Amino acid sequence: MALDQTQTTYGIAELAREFGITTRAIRFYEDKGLLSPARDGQRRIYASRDHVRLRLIMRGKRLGFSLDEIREMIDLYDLDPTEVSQLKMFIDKLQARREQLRRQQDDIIETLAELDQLEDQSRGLLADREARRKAVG
Amino acid sequence: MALDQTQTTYGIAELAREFGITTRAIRFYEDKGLLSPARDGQRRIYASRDHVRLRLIMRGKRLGFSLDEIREMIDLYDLDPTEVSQLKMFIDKLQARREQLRRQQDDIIETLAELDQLEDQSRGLLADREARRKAVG
DNA sequence: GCTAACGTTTACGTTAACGTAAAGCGAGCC
DNA sequence: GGCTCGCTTTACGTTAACGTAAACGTTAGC
Repeated sequence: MALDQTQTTYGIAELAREFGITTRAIRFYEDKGLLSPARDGQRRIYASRDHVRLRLIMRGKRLGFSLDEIREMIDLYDLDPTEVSQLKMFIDKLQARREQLRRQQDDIIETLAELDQLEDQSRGLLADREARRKAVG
Repeated sequence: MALDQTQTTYGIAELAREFGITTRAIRFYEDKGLLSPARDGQRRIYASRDHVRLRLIMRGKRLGFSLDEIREMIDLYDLDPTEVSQLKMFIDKLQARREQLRRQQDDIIETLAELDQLEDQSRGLLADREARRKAVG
């Protein structure tokens, strides 16, 4: 009875396909300290932990964060809380990120509202055109 | 009784101060077709229209859009709807943006939830530390 | 034993979004 | 008239985030 750990591992190409990016990008993220896969000889072997991290990376990118910012956020996830002072700093960072995200939320809401307005206008114009085409044609 | 148009105009340094960016950036946005100020001789003169555009630009940047994307969005605002086919394309573009923004919203909600969880954990740890400090001290 | 398929390192190239420095112009002031 | 202030153009430099190419190793299949 060996250890039945959910032993999911991934090759680099596999991950690349799944996330729709290149292997080059994945290695680049490793260079930047965002990933640290195990090795089998030279080959990189990614565990589910890396898989999770990649998901976080992609999400961060969709939100427009830089890789440095993304690393900061990811590092927040697996931090061992030894020093109290670090814990406080940690909470402060969380707070800052939260505010940034809230601002983004507000920006999105504003933008969506404006897009709605634009769409209403153009749908009106379109309907108008159609009506005239009928009347004339 | 001259025309009492709200004749607000701005110099480039003025705008730079207000938006917290450099004049270099503002000129750069002009190069990229995001702004097109009037001129007094050589000097650039910005009207309230440009002011609005700059606000849109900054909002776009906070959301992580590229200047090209931002220009696309801004151009949506002052488009004259002559061709019906263009109108339809226009609406399609609106739709695409909207979906992108919605995905961002979802990403933000997820992230905020995770940050909340992290903060709860670390506040717990912090309280624990404080308690022990009291008990021992 | 050759050739794909997949992986590796090393290194130079590219694009976006400005920064920075140089050199010059026009208005106001002392 | 000289100086400073604010603005201008021109142009080269920089950073981030990869792309792309070269040259090589290793497992699988025929």
